[in-house]
Amino acid sequence: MKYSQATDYALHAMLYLVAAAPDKPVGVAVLAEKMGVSQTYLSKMLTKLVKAGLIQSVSGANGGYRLRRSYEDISFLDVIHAIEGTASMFECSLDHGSECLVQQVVVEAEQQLEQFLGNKKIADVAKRMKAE
Amino acid sequence: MKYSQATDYALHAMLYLVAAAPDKPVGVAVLAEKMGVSQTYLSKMLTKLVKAGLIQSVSGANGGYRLRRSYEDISFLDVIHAIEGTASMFECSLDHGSECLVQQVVVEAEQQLEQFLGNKKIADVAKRMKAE
DNA sequence: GACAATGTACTCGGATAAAATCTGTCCGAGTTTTGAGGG
DNA sequence: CCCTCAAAACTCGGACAGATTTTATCCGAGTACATTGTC
Repeated sequence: MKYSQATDYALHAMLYLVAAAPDKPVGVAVLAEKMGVSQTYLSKMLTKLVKAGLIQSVSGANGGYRLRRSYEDISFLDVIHAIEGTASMFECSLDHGSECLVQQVVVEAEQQLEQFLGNKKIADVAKRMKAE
Repeated sequence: MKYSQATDYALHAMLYLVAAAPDKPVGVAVLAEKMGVSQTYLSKMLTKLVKAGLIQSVSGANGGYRLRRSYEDISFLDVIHAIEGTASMFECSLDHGSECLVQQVVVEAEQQLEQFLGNKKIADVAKRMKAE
């Protein structure tokens, strides 16, 4: 069980957007070069972030991707959910009468994890990055 | 990001072993039928559990899989690690000077998750299962 | 009745393969800015 | 100077493809117990 590289890319892209320019749109080409990653693949991740409502896309010349107004509230969990989906990380495939104890334990663990990641804001980490 | 079905199978198999027979070996066929799962695939998971030292295999007639002595200490995390491996769930693929803030956050979250799952013992859940 | 040979019930582990997912590329279509040309 | 039209710079999104992982299946080999057969 691993987070995909796509999540990695998306988190870093968000971090860059928050740290760099809250208002001016940044093109995929710039982001991709900054991160050393393929443009076309990165754009897929950004599209997902747009659909999740975390950023906005500005088309046309001088276009690119821009943060939405409420960017300060965006958490790691938001980005992860946008990329990986919101499905539970555990789904019991057996049919032992409605309730599965194994599932209960793992889901409880997952909720704890999500609470932690939901409290970690991208903006906070970005500030720490600037300070260094 | 999801735990694989293999983990699901392994956890349930362990639960069954703990709940049923601490001393007598249980054959794959019995376990597989109990869980409604292919024998051959399940045996692969059990092999991993053996290699991880969580259970023992007894070959020959009346053979099967049996718990090791210290079965009361086995946690969910032990089983998960045996099946999924112990690699971190996040590995930053960028090369921005040794330390990655994104990675730090996610790894911290992971450690919390592992602590939770490490404290959940299979035996405890098995008892709850019997009680119902 | 004892002991060896054979059969049977198991696990073990490698080879194989179908299906899903991840990662990435390519390209055409739409959209906005920039720039050039003609009146 | 102004308006129009074309070019350029972007994102958007679908189609495609290679690599990897997951989820299996099959089968031969090895091992322990049970049974049979022979002396």
